[in-house]
Amino acid sequence: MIKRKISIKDIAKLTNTSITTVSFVLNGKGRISKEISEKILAVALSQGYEPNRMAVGLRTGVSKVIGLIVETIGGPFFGAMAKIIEEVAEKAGYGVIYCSTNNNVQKGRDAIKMLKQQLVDGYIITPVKGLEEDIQSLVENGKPVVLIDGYFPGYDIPHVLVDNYNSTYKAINFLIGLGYQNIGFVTADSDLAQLHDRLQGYKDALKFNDIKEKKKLVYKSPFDSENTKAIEAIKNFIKKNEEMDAIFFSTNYLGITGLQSINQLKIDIPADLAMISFDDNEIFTLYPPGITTVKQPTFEIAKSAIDVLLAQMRNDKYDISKIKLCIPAQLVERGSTTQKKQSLITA
Amino acid sequence: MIKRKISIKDIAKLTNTSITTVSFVLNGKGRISKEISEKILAVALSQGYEPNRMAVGLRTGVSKVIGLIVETIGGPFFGAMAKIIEEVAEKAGYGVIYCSTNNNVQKGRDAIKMLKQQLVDGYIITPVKGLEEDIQSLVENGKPVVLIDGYFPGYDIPHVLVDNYNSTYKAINFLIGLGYQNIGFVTADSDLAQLHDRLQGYKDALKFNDIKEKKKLVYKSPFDSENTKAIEAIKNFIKKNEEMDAIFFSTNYLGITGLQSINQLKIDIPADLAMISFDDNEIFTLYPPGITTVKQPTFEIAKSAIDVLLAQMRNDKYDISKIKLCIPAQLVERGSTTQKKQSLITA
DNA sequence: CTTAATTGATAAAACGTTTTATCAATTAAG
DNA sequence: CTTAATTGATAAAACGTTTTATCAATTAAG
Repeated sequence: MIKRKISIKDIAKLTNTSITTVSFVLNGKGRISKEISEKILAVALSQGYEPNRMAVGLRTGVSKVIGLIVETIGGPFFGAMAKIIEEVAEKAGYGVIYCSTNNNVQKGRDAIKMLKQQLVDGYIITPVKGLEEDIQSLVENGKPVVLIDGYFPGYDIPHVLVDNYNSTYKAINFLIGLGYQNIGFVTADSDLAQLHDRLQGYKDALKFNDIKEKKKLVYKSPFDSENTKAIEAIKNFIKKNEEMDAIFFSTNYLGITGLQSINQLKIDIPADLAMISFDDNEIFTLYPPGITTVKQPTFEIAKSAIDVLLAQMRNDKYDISKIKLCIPAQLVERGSTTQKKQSLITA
Repeated sequence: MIKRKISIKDIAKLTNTSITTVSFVLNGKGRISKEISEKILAVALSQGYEPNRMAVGLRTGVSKVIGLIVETIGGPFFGAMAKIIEEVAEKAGYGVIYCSTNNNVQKGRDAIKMLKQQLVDGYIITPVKGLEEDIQSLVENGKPVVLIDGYFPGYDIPHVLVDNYNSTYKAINFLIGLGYQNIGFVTADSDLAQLHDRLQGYKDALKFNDIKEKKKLVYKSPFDSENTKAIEAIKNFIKKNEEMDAIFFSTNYLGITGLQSINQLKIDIPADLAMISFDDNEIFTLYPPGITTVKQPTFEIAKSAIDVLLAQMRNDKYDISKIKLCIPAQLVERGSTTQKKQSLITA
């Protein structure tokens, strides 16, 4: 027995009123006597009335759905974000519809198109290089947009992300403070702004400590190489740099890959090589001796992103385009970064 | 400059036809001359026409959105599923809107209510005990539903999940084959059908090998206990069972927790204790010496679930309520399960 | 007592589609 | 040549809301 959902028209009939009156009462608009209001509310409640979102959407142009575009919905970082965004959105009466880009411009474009078609009210997007104009055009068409985990230098689009530059700077500075002098830096071969900022933090921390930057200590891993190849490449990088006493991985994924490389080379952490990875991960807690990480403030990023988006949707007058949040990361110290043992050959 | 989207009415005006004609052409219905058809299609394309989903939804009652309710959107297992479901759904022109239950009946109920409100066309749901009637009522109202990762014994609701019973049975049998005789079983204290099936697989494998089942070798971890407490509890369980030579963890989460317990007790895997965990996880690959796991066929489960759902949505006549897929898992052997060393005291 | 303002309610239009029923023009059948 | 069938096109209604304009009844003001 499939029962049709009750409509405002049915309520009007049941209460001998008009649909206008019902709509007014349900939305707290117009002037309706207390007596009639209460009658209508009682019937609406007892019949379990729920407005048809399609009809509301058609009439008002508001879908009560937020679009979330992330790199991979499966990844731990984005998963955690998605969870928080979903929670906050739900409280505000919004659903979340999502797509992933896999860091691919075309997939990103498709995702935006799809969300546009579903008429979402606002977007939270992990930017992919090449999507600048597509996103800018959303903003120009008055759609609320917030970028997370990255940004487009030169574009005036609200974003919220970790303070990539300073948190890397501090991590490198921390390694130097422990006595490490030849610090390797493994990053992805991509022109994402956030990765650029991390590299810059590394370089500036070296400079600040009067350590000469060496090209061979920086390795850029191809973006789409398969795991086994990436492991080999990092092994080679480590072998080529015998003097290297510490290594920094600029992403979660690279950190895990690097762990496998180090494992295969039977290098001891931290005696032979100290290590820090960007992005915390359960593996880094468990893997002996524990890997020090730059822990992204996932909760804060997600919370801020959805808050900024909801604020934009509530009030389209307020110029929010200048909202650019950089949230500091936390350095989580574990066994992989202990004071450097003095070399046997003292100076 | 915010430009309104073009509508079928605009196209009618531009081509000097009626909206009926335009609608017919765009949907391939009615009889319209080739000449007019082509004119309309050309204009629609050049103007970038896209039907307004709200209007279509209101008129047809089809939203082209699928609701996905998982335990935690952040978890690795569900993340991977979500990714696949999203991909397949998108190809079929569907968006995915999601919610998580955190294994909580009330949150599950809220999620269903929310999705109902958004008028989704179909549901993929990770069942939570207590949600039986809510889900059954969806089915009775003609909504396509597929359960994943679990099911409701006694209810006729399509579901697809791993073969919990047989895969556990085989894993335990495998341990016994390696010479282990005192096998501990750690599971969650929950009445989810899938956990019950795993426990049954354990018991039946013991029975098949004429090993007496001992109550004290089974530990049920409270469902919502915090991590540190859970670690301690498992430590106690291990200490209390000195004779235990192998241990099976019935969920991913418990496996990781158990790894921490074992780590803290400085017990050697597999010399002192062999180990298998249900659910594969990156940690189990990396953590020395590698942990043997019962790997869920994530891809197959997700693919089957979305396929079954789409099939239901395409054709509501076909009685699909009998679709109950049990997909075999794969035993991934790693260093944690080697042949048992003979005890020094030979019999 | 007359006029103006307020209160309480509603009719009707509109959002952008799909679909049924209708109809004129053309073609086929007898 | 007349009647029936087919072809090609459209008007109008409907989905379930929101919102504007309108209006009668009541109350307030002068």
